[in-house]
Amino acid sequence: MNVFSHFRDEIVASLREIASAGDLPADLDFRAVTAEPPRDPSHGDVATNAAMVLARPASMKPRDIAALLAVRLERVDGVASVEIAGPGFINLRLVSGFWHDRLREVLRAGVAYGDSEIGAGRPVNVEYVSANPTGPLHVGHGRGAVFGDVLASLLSKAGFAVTREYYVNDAGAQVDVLARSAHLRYREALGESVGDVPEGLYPGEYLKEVGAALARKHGDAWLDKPESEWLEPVREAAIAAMMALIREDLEAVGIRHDVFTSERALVEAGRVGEVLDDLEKRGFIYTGVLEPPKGKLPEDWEPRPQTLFRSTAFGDDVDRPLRKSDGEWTYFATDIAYHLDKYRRGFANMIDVWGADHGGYVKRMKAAVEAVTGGEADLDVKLCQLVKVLRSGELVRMSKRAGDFVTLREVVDEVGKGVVRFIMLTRKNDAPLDFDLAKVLEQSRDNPVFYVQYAHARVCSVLRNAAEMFPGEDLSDSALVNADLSLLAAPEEIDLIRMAATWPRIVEGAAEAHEPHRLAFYLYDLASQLHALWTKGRDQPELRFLIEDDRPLSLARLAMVRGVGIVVASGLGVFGIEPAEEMR
RNA sequence: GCGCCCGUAGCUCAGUGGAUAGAGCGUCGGCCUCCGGAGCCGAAGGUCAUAGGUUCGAAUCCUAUCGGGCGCGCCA
Repeated sequence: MNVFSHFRDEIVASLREIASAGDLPADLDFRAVTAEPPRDPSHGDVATNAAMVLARPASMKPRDIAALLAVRLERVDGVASVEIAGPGFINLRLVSGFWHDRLREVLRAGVAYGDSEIGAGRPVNVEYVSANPTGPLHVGHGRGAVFGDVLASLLSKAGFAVTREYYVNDAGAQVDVLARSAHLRYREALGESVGDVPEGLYPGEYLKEVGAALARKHGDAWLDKPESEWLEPVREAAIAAMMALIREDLEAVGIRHDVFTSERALVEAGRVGEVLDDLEKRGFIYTGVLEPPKGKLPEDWEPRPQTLFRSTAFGDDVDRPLRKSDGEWTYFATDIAYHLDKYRRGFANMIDVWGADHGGYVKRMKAAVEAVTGGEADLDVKLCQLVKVLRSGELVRMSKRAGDFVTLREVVDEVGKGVVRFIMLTRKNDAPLDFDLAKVLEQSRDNPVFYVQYAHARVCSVLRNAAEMFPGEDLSDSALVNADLSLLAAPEEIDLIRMAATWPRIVEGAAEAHEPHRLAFYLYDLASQLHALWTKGRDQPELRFLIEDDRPLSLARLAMVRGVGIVVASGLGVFGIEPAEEMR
C-alpha cells in the first residue's frame, strides 16, 4: 500500500462528502490536493494541503475548510488525531497499529513489496545503450546501460509492461569504417605488416581477433581485391563480432535486452522512404537552404538545397536535413522511421536513454515523434552525463587495448557488477558522475554500496543470532508476521517501520519521474536509520533487537528488522544487485 | 550567436509548489568491554548564483543577467 495515496483517496472522499452535504461548492477540482509526509516528523505522519489549495476556488477561508475536513478525517481508519497547523495544513497522526499492519504487509509480500499498479499494464519501450557496433562499451555507455536497465526494472515494478530495446546502428558510414578497419587486421592476420593504423580507421586491438577470424574462415579470398568485393561481407562479419562483444560486456553488468532492432533492416525494408512519403504528403517536408550555423563555422560550408523536415512546426529551432549530399538518408531520417516503428509495435510510451553529447538532438526527435504519430505518442529522452573514472582521486587514463577510453569491462572486472550498478545510480542522470575505483570498495559510510549492503547483512546476522538464542523457534517471515507487533511502541521503532513503509511511495514517485537514482538515496537513508537504531542498543540495552529473556519482544523486533531487510532486498532487486548475507 | 543541462554548507551532492532547506566527507566536541568491527551522538557551517515576476506559499514555475558543461548542415 502506498500510505500517502491511500490517505489522499480518503481525503478526497471526505471532501466529496462535504461537497454533497452542501458545505463546499459542487464542482471543485481536487487535483491539486496532496497527501505527503511532513518535512518535520513532529508534525505527524501525513500532511495535506487540501484546505489551502481549495480556499480560493471555494471562496472560503483555509481554516474553515480545514475544520470541516478535520472532523471527518478523525473518523478514518488508522487516524489517531488530526490537527490544523500553520497556514492551513491538516496533519494526521496515525495509530501505531496502522504501522504494525504495514510491517505485516511487508513480511507477507517479501521482495514484491512496493510493487504497484500505477502502470496498469501499459506498454513502455525503454531504449538504451544503442552504442554503435564498432567496439567494446566504455564506462559512459555503462552509465546509460545501467540507468536504462534499472529504469526498466523500476517501471516494471510499477506495473508497466516494459520492453528493453537496443537500436543497432549498423547502416551508417561508421560501419563501413569498421569494415575497412577489420580488413586491415585481416591482412595483418595473413602476415602483412600494416604498421600504424591509418587516421580515420578504428585503431582498437579488439579488431585483431575479427581479422584473424576472417583469415581463418576465408583464407586469402579478399586479399588484394577491390573494396567493392569484400566491403559487404566483411562489414556483416565485423558487425556480428562487435555485437557479440557488446552483448558480452552487457552480460557482465547483468543486462539483457528483449529486442535488438537493426537500422539497416529498417532501411532495406523501405521504412524510411515510407515515413518520409507520408510526412511529405502532409506538408512537413520541403527542399530548402539552411542558414549556416552560428559560431563555429564548418570549413567546407556552402549553401546547398536540402531535403528538410519542418521540425520548427513542432517546437524545434531550425528545420533538419533528411538526406546527405551523397543521397543517403541522414541518421535523423532513419531515426524517424525507427521511432514510428516502435509506435506501430504498440508503444505510445517511449523512453530513449542517450549520452549528454546528444542533447542537441532531443528537440528534433520529439518533434519528429509528434509529427509521425499525430501527437499520440510520448517520447521522454533521458540524457546521461559523463562518468569520470578515478582511483583515489586520481584521474584514470585510457586503456591501450580499447583505443582511447576506459572500458566498462575493465571497471566491472575490478570492482564487480553490483558495485558498478549501484554507483551509476548515485547521481541524477543529468549530473556528471565521479566513479572512484578505490572508494567504491571501501568499507565505510562514505561508500553507499557497502553501507546499504551492510544493512542487509546485519539483518541476516541478527536472524542468525536469534536462531541460536531461540533454538526451535520458527523465524521465517510467515511466522514473524504473527509476532505481537504491538510490543513495537518505541518512537525509534515506529520511525523505522514508517520509513520502510514509505518504499511503495518511493517506487511510484521514481517511476513516474523516470528517476531511478531516488531509490539509491532512499536505500541509503533506510540503511542509515537501521544502523542508528542498532547502535543505540549499545547504550540502551532495552532497545536491542534480541533480548534473551523476552522472547515475544525479540520476535516483534525481528519482524521489524526483517521488514527493513526485505525492503532493502526489494530495492537492490530493482537495481539488479544480489543482497549480501554477510560482509566478509 | 543560438539551443539544452547545471549553479544549494569549505568539498561532493540530495531535495515530487509547502511549514525551521538536508546527507556524506572535512572541521570541532563526546561515545565505542556491541545482537556483527568496519561506526554512533552532537556542534559549527547557507543572501539555495543575481535581479525581477507568478502564488496563500518558490531552491523548485516564468523572465532577464552572470558563471560552468555539452551541442550546433552532408557524424552517429
